[in-house]
Amino acid sequence: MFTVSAKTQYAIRAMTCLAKMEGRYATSLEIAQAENIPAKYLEGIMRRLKVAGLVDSERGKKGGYRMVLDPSAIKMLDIVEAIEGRIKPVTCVDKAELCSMGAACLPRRFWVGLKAAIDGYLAEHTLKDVAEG
Amino acid sequence: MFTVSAKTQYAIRAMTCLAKMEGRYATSLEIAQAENIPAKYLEGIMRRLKVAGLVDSERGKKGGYRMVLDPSAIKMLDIVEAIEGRIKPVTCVDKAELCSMGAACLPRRFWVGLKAAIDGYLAEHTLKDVAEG
DNA sequence: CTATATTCCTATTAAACCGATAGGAATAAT
DNA sequence: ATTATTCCTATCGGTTTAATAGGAATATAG
Ligand code: FES
Ligand code: FES
Repeated sequence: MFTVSAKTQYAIRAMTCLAKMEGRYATSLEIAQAENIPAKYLEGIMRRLKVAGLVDSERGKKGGYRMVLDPSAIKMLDIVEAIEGRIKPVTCVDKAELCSMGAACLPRRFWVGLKAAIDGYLAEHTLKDVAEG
Repeated sequence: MFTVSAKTQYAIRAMTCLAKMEGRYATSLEIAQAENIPAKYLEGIMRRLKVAGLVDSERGKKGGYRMVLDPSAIKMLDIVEAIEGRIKPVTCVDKAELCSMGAACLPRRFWVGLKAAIDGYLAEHTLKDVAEG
């Protein structure tokens, strides 16, 4: 339970890889080979990281992806949310009106608290922390 | 991401329902109707809760399930683990030898910490807390 | 002893999700 | 023009999940 998808694990490995490049471009293929990730699959992942503003990209020859932020400024939560979207232990944490039991839904506070605990942990660790172990 | 399965949510609702019964027996069907859970599906869930020692059961007429512990003594982690087994954000948190990157696996500490954060939250909230909101 | 109500067990189904692949369009350098 | 890359969409096979089905074991009631 609460397993982290391969996609997210790949994203984290790719980001640690890019972090070592200190702003230089690396292609999707290079990262895939360095980190042992299916190349074509990684393409989609890198695109999501870009949409989230965590990396920058350039097309064509000499293109690739590069890190635009300092690894210490990238929260692990940023990476996770870039890939998976907002964390929702149950669908109703965002929309109380979905609660089958109405406004008096008892477990709701519990789930909201769980989300806060997970978000909290992920937000207080940066890519730099993880890349350095 | 980190979504809680329907099975676990059902289990929690069923436990809060039983908690209100103060030790009296309730049948699987009664709980299902009270909590709006597919009856036949709930049977398997109740059985797991029993195996975990969280409830007691009696077969035949007048049978059913009953709470044997004080709700304040039941950690939410107990319920979650009864249904889902140990929480593992990544498979290698339990077995470091599985780490694709060997002993020097950098993200490992991060995942172990995440598990600790989730387990911690779930262990410091009891069924009583949740049942009362 | 029979009928009934329940837990208990196993198998099966339908749908959703996930990891991965395929094929190509757009774009930039050579 | 050729080549190398990001970008986009579709699809496939496998796994998981929610739910159902059917019945064996067991206890109570009459
Ligand atoms: S119904 Fe899920 S928190 Fe209310
Ligand atoms: S390979 Fe997963 S934590 Fe090491």
